[in-house]
Amino acid sequence: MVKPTVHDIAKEAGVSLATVDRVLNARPGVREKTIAKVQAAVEKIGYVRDTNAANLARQKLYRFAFVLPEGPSQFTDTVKAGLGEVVSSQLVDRVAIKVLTVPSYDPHAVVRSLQTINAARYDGVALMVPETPQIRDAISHLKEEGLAVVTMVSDLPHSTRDYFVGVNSIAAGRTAGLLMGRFLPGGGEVLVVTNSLRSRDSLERRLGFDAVVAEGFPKLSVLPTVESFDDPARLPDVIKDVVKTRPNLVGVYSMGFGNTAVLSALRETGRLSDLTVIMHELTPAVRQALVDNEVAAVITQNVGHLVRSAIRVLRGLCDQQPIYDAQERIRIEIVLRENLPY
Amino acid sequence: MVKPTVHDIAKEAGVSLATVDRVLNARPGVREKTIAKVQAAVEKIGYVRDTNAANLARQKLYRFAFVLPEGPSQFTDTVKAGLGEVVSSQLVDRVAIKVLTVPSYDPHAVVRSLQTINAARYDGVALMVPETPQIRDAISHLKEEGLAVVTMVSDLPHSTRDYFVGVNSIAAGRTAGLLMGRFLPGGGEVLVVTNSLRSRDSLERRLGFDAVVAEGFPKLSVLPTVESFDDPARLPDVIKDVVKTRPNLVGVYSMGFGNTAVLSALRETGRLSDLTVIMHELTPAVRQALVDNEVAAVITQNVGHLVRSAIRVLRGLCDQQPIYDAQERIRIEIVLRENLPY
DNA sequence: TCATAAATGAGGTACGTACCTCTTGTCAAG
DNA sequence: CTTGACAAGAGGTACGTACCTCATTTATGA
Repeated sequence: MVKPTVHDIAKEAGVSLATVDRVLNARPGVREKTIAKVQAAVEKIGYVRDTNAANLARQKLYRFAFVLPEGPSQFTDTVKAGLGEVVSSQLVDRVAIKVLTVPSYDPHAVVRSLQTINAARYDGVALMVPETPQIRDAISHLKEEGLAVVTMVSDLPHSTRDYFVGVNSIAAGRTAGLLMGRFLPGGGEVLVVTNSLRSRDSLERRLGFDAVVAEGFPKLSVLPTVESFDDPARLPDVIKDVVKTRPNLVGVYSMGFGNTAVLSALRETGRLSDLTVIMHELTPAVRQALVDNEVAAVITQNVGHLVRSAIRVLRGLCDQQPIYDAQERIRIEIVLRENLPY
Repeated sequence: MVKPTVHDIAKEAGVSLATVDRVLNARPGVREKTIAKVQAAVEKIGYVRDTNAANLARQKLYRFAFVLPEGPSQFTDTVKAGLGEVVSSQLVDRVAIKVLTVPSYDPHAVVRSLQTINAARYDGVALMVPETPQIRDAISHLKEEGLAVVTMVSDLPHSTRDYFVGVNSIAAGRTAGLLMGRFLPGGGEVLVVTNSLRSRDSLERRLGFDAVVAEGFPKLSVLPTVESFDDPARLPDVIKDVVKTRPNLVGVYSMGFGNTAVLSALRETGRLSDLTVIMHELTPAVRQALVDNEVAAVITQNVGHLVRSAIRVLRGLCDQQPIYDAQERIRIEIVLRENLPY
């Protein structure tokens, strides 16, 4: 009762090894009838391809480019770290990964960077970029070149990308809204801070947040979004102003960019300890704030999963294999002070 | 710049392939100096063992037994499903897994079952069993036979088991306590329900829960634990009684066994919608209750991770390889209505 | 019925590692 | 100077799959 091999299939189906190989690897030159015969044999003896041997034999190298926003973002750093770990730890093998950083606030620069990517040097691309028409065009171009394209974290649904890897931002916003409402049954005003609502995920988070609060927590009123527009220096004054002029402010929802700046601004107002703060993305600064009881909860996604999923999907696309959506779904994680991962 | 192989090490270190092999696989017959030379070469050229080739070459099969509690437990069912998935999906290969179910309430039966496990048929065992002296002895016996032994979900810290795979129950209890406190800033009485405090994880959850409530939420008072002692029929009456006689009851913390019974008992009291309910383990019934807004939050652990981790650890133990604790740490997940995994 | 193309067979090599045997070299104790 | 133990080299086979070439069979259409 050992594990059956291709030889066993050949014997069972009464064909040669070469034919079995052709069927298994979907190569041409086999009659329909013979294909069926081989597949029946596979079913019957329960053959499963030995991926170790297969990977060893097919000395293929997948060359993927990861396009990430540049600049001092702790979240992006985490993603880069995750990528580095994945590559070094051999958890995913036969992949060569090149990280390209682009100034995400400058769509033209992003496009220029995407234009340097071509089929001669890469088999696939993972993108963490904003949503603009130019970038959508650049993605179309990449697809025409024959590259596999996935978007990460923030999607570009109306582009020709093959797949999106990341959490449902609306659900993430809804989760934040639910937590905020549950934490503040007495009601009051909630401030929402983000980098820019031009970024799709921010917008969707806000939508989800508002929807849940409106449905379930009428005592809570959500103030208009404060945007930093990629300039963290802009935030402190606005935040301080809101905190000062709004005595009923009870909560702050920071949607994930410039969390460090948001935190220090809040600290300066001296009212941080009275506020229920919920943030996105578990970066080092946010983690510390959680430990210090400054932040009530963090909504995050596991970057390790994110990165591995992107790689799996890219590989699947290159091999024209089906993608199991269920396996690629990234969880919306809730982190409190007491369940901080080590 | 291709991936270096053992041949490259041999060339770099100026030794033969056989010697490199001896060093890499820690076989005897190599001088200290030579070992150092080879290791230096490995470092220098950045060699990493090709696990595909290694696994292919070493045609070893790991035979593991999983001992799980029998009976109609939704949680156990989930674990079994996870095991089935792992085995079938080839995510972990070269492992043959046999599931043994035991009546966990009968330590003697558990011991008898463990006695059927021997080194001739298995290389390792994963146990999900209660903590009794007899079972500890049985574990010692398994270790003497030379088997790798890991405990899952609930630990037996004073046994000779090699490793524990699961969450820190105290932290899980603390997380539940923190959520309960945050959800109920007005204070009131909280009922705690469990199967039995004889089970180590239940006891620790309770400890963690109480600690956080005492530290941070003085307005909350935790009532004595209600135990079902493996008899779900016992619960309804007690629960109904408490709910009836305690007008200040605001929350219920169910620590993970018989959640279905707890839920239906609470439903019958008609006060479920006024209560903040927190439960452990995301089973189908609990999931539905979450969707229906009957349960506020669920603390759970990813059984997929749990099972894969157990297998990884068992394999590492068989190979006498170091175990990376950080990788094997199971997260304490918080699930609300809005971040339910699909 | 034969030419031609398509389908299949036979047999090989390669991937990188594990593990085996047999041989040669080295060095020190007797 | 031998003996023996140990270190190291040389060279092999095996794992299961991918992919290649070349020969041969079978089917198809004129």
